[in-house]
Amino acid sequence: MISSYTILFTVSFEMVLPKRFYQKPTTELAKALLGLVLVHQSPEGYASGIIVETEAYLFKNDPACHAARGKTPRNTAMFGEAGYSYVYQIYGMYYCINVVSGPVDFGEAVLIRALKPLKGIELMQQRRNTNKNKNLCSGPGKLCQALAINRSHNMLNLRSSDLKLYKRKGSQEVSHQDIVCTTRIGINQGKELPLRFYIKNSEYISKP
DNA sequence: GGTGGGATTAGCT
DNA sequence: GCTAATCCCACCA
Repeated sequence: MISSYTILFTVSFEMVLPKRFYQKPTTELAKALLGLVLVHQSPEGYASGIIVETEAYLFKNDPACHAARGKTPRNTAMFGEAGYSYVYQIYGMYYCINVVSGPVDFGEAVLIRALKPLKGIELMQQRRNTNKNKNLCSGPGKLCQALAINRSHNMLNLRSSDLKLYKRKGSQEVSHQDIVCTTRIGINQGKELPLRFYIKNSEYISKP
């Protein structure tokens, strides 16, 4: 009885977003993802966090975008359907996760840069080998480590996989006034473009 | 509190 | 070969 009640409770408070939500322009999606929850239900357990920082990567006039020079084996996911994941390895040892946006073949995506830890904090502490919650998911490589996201999670449907995005029922869209826009972090080209977004006053964003 | 270098590997040129 | 949408730790102040 208790477990079935729990399942109903959980389902009713996790709202998967429709496909069209992801088909909007990439900079719009980058802002719209703020406040949503990213969750990974893995064999080890459940871990989730609220998205507090994102970056948009555009096909046109954005040399930092992996898709800017056309489709390759690595960036194929960016040319696929909106609402799917694009996960790639960086610096030989870390992973970053993006949410594909726009129409098929558009070649754009949103990098998830930081989460506010929500559930499974103990598991995330083990995976990250720290008990400082502000250091669990405050960077794109960190959050993938905390949620155990790796190359096997590339090109997954984020509406129906063990790795999923959802909106907390009753949660409000983050208001325009609470979103800060800056230039992106950790890139050598396209540094001047204002495509990084984060929730104002969040203690869980990454540091440049 | 701030900085400099090392780890480590797939994918591109 | 070289680079990369990063992170961590040792070391200095």
